[in-house]
Formats: sequence, C-alpha cells, structure tokens
Amino acid sequence: MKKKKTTIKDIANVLNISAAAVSKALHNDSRISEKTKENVRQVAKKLQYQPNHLASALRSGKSNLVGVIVPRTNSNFFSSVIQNIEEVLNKKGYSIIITQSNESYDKECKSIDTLLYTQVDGIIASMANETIDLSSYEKIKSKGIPLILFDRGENDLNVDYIGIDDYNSSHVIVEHLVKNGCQRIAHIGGYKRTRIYNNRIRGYVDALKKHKLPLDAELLTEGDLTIEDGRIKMRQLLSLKTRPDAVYVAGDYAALGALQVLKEHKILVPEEISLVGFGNEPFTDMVTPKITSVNQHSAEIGKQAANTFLKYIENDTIEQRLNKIILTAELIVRDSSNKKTSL
Amino acid sequence: MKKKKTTIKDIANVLNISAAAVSKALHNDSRISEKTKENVRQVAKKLQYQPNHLASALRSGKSNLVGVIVPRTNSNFFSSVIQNIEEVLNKKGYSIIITQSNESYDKECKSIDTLLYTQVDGIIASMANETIDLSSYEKIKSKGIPLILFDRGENDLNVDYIGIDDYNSSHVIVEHLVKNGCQRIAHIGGYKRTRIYNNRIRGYVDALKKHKLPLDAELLTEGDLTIEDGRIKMRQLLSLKTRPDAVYVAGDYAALGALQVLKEHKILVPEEISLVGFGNEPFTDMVTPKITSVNQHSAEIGKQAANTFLKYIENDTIEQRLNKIILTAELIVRDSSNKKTSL
DNA sequence: TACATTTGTTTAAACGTTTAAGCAAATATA
DNA sequence: TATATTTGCTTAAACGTTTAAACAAATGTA
Repeated sequence: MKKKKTTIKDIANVLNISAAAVSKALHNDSRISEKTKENVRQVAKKLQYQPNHLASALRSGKSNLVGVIVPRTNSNFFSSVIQNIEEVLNKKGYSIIITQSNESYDKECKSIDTLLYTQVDGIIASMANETIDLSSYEKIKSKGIPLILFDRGENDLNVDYIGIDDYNSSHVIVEHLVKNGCQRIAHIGGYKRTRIYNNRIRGYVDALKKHKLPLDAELLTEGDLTIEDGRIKMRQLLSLKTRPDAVYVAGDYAALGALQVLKEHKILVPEEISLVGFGNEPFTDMVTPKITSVNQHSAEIGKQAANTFLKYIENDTIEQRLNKIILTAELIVRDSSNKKTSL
Repeated sequence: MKKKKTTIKDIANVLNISAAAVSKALHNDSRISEKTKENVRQVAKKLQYQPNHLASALRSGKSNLVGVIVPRTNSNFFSSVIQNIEEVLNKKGYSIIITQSNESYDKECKSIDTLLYTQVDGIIASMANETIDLSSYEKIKSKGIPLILFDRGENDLNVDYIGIDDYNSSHVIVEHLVKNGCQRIAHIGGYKRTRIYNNRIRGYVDALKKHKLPLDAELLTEGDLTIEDGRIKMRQLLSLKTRPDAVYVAGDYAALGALQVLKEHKILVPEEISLVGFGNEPFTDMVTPKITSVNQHSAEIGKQAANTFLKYIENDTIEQRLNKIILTAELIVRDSSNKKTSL
C-alpha cells in the first residue's frame, strides 16, 4: 500500500548526475552550475521530492527540532508561550515538538526520554508540579543539549531561566489591597516546593510584615491551585472565626473556584472580601465580577526562551549556567479588588 | 562542548561482540543468549545508552511518530482530544508531535510539510477555518501516510473522519429552546464553507421549518466565532426591529461575547433572551448565568482517532476511504436557557 | 558415525542524506 | 606556452541503526 517516496537518487538518475550533486544543488552550493541547479529543482518538483529529515539529521548531527515540555497546553499562559517560541524558532528553520506532562513526574520523564530519543537540538521546559527529583533534567544536561526553563524552574539545575518576579509581584498585590483598605489578607498559595509559589508566599509574608499586618497561619494555605482546590480553601477561610477581608490566590483557576464559593455564600466581592488572582487568564476578564490578576508576559517569555536557545546554537562554546531573565509582572486591577470604583 | 553520545558500537566494543548482537540483545531477539542480553543491558545502563531514533527510524522506515494538527491548543476541546490521542498512542510505542495552525492556511501547509519531513507514520488533523484548498492534505495521502480528520473535516478528501452529529445537534438545541417557549430563534453561525458549521446551519434551518417558526435571514449570521465576533453579531441582533427571544451560537467563545453584550445591555438571560453555545468549554459553567452548551465528547474523539490510525498500522493492506464515525452530541442545559427553573 | 537441526554469533548491506577528498576540464595567470 | 586556479562534478565514506544471510559450534537424530 505504501507509496515509494522520491529520494535524491531518483532525481540523480533522471538527470544522469550523482546524488551528491543533487544534494549540493538543493543546498544551493556555489560549486554547482546554475543550469544543474535549475534542472534539479524542476525534477524535484515534478517527482514531488521531499527531503528525508531522518537521513539528513542523522548525517549532519542536527535535527532542527526543539522539544517543549509544559504541564498542560490548555491554559492561555502556556499556549501563548508555545506560540511565541514557535514563531521565533520557525524563522530560524526549527520546528518544535510539544509534549504535556499533565503535572505528572512520570509523564515528564517519559517526555524527556522521547525528546532525547528523537534527537532534539534543545529542550525548553516548564516543570511539573510534582517534580522534585531532577535527575531527568540532569540527563539532558549531561548529553550536552541546551536546556532552557521558564515559569517553573529550579536554580539547582544551573541552566537558563526565564520568568517573572514572583516575590515582588506579591508585594505589589498586597500593597494594592492595603491601599484599598484591606487589613486581613489571606493567601491561597501553591506548593512551597515549587520555586515560583514559594517566592509568592515569601513575598506575601514579607509584604504583610512591611505593612505591619497580622501574619496568621490560618490565612496561608498550600495546594495545587486547581478550581477545586480554590473552592476548598475558600470554604476553609470562610469558616474561620474572623474571616479575611481580602484573598490573594496564587493562580487564576483557584481564584475562580474561590469566587464561585464567595458567590454561593452571597458574599459581596470586593465590598466584603476582595479577590486577586495570578496569571491573567482570559476568563478573569469574563466572569462577574472581573478578577484582578497579574499579567505574566507570556509572549515575552516565549520569545526570550527561544532566543536563549538560539544563542547556544549560534555559539556552541558557551557553557550552560544559571542565568535568570526576570520580567516585571504587571498587576491588572479589575472589579474584584477595586473598592473605589465599585463604591 | 557537545558530549559524545553512546552508541551501540560503544557497547559492542566493551563486550567484544558485534554491534548487530547488541542491537538484537536490546530487542530481546530469541537467538541471543540470556547471558549476553544481561551483559548488554548492564553496559547500556552504565554508559547511559539512549537509542538514536534517527538511525533506527531511517533504517526501519518507521518513525513511531504521529503528527497532530489543530487550529489551536488553548481550547479545552482540542487539548482534551490531544491528551487522549497521546494516551492511546503512547501505549503502542508512538509519540506525537503537536502543531498549531492558528486557523491559518499558510501555517497549516507549513505544519504538514514539517510533519512529512519529519517522516511521521501518520497524521491526525482538524482543519483550519481558512482552509479551502485541499492540496496539502492530498499530498499526505499521495505519500501513503494514514490521514485521520476530526471535528473539522472534509468529505472530498475521502479519509477517515471522527466527529459529532452537528446537523442533529442543531435540532436538539432548537427543540430545547422551543420547549422553553422561545419563538424567534437566531443563529450566530460559523463559516458555511466549513462543513461542521454548515451542518449546524442546515440543522438550524430545518429545525425551524419543522417547528413552523419564522425563518428570518436577519436572524442567521456567519463569522469566525471568536469572542469579538460574538459581540458584534449580538449587537446586530439587538438592533433589529424585532429582537430574537433566543440565540443559538455555534461556538462557546462567541456565545461568551454575546453574553457580555447582553449583560452590558442589561438584558435578562434567559428571561428576555435565551442563549445556547456549542462545545461545552469549561468557562460555560463558570460565568453567570451558566451557558447551556453541547458536549462534543472530546475524549472519545481523541481515542477513536488514535485507534483509527492504529488500524492502518496494524493492517497496511487497508485502502483509505471516507469512513465517518459520528458520535451523538449531548446537550448540557444550564441557566442561560432554562426558563423553567429560573422562574 | 554421519547428517540435520538448533543456537549464538558475525558479516555486510541498507536506509537517505551530507561532505571531505579527488579529479578532469575550463579558464586565468605569468 | 606552461602552470596555477577555478569550476563542476564524482567517488566514497560516514551518521547509528536494523536485518538478511552466512557460518561455526553445539546439540539432536537416525
């Protein structure tokens, strides 16, 4: 059933020249005459020749493929990062292979193996929530393949990292809430072991101290920041003797869950409780009230990640080391925390 | 800088056997002694041997890679389909390469070229909105590579297709709206040239006829079904002399835009105007009021698509032809159209 | 004992490219 | 005119596997 594919040899046979000449003609080698090049191009077109990536990559040692590992693609942040990585890399002749870890460590390891097996020229990744053991990522490094992390990274790997200033973002958020008259600010956080969430928590704690606000253990929770997690944590917060008057949630999905619970309890947002999310997912602008959130500059992160990879390709003498590009996140104030306009 | 990668020959040298023996040992060939196999496994582990996909794929003519083309990944429908394709195929030793067309015909052609170039063993695709010219897809077929379409397909390609019954879904929706007392039902549709949207439009028209409802050209619009498109079309509908009392939108994002406009105009949903979307994106359940929508069985579609591909691999004598698997869509009734409970 | 089969391995070719090296013919240089 | 350089190609090896074919040694069969 399989149709025979046209190879460089087929073209060579038609023109009665060597396969090497055809290869060079297709690569526009200066030592091949214009006439031959034109002939080759014509025959290639007529025979519907399509170069065989496997063969050329094997021979040249370059696959022109870059692996991208994300926890999931159905968040706007990740899909926007991916799109921008692709845009930059396509221009330089690279294609990308996207894999999802689904936040699972096992799946992530498998993805890495698949990518290495496919002989990608580099890997750009955001780590799964579950990942603590870094040996899989060490393997990438040990093969001498450029590794670039974004969003969810790890200092210990000593590779390039592109992300936002999580610690400072927390300060900006707390400051904003304080300005809006909030006194008892809760934080629904991610897992501390993940660096970005740890930084957000540290920023939250330090900002409270700075503003001399109560630092109550009850007001600080840790979780996976899914919608359901947000619902659970919000219910917990509502059951406290003294409820918070503001909740800063480290992820938009959990913020959405929290908002649902608040609405179910007929609690006015932001009048009774202010709400701030993180990530600026499109739905934060769709729900009622619109949720204040933090723009993570996904496009910029994608572009920087791609360019960082290209840097290694263009100059392979550079040694990989911890090199952080930290972008300043931007607070997008919306109804859920803006008491001034809603009064 | 590049570390030397371990090959089958390195293992062979250590054990003083031939490379062929190593290859066979790694593939658990029955003609290799247990002792040798064990030795090979040990040395492979010690040297951190990772097979070279390029070489094995080139030699065997099988890449164990399947290309997946979607308009975008940041919709829940597509990312769920992808996840299920991956799940099924991973079990059979295949990895997938995901590419996004971003609804652009050009990008789609490039994606197809990249995938063919990468020598994928098959392609599973949902076509871009823009795509009318099918020559790119014909190219896949002409190479003898299994092509499976889902959601956005084209009969003319004569390949397998997995999707839902769009025509009938429209009937179910109109029926539901009629039962809820709606008389003047508008349809914000997709482009007619895309088969699924065409089917939804035909179903809408025929259902109106069946229920002897007015078939008003003003009430039927065509567009790209983005949020913005939904907003524009909804404003148009509101500016009519006689407004509709129900709007059936062929996509959830456009339905969301329509809902925003309705809320901005302080129109009660569903009391004054009922709203139904399509796709059952998670946000339909998050907004207020929750939007009635249609579940497209993304998981099932993904699994069926993967299994259809596997069918061709397991039996390469089968000729590809138009073979539709049509799943029955399920109407999820929510607040935006449910007058009975909301009264 | 003679031959057949099985076991465990090796040899060598192949997959489709790229590329270093080689070489003859054409052209330039002195 | 003799020699050097350039042009336009060919040859052959290589990339890391897989696999058909060959083969020696061990084992089985009659």
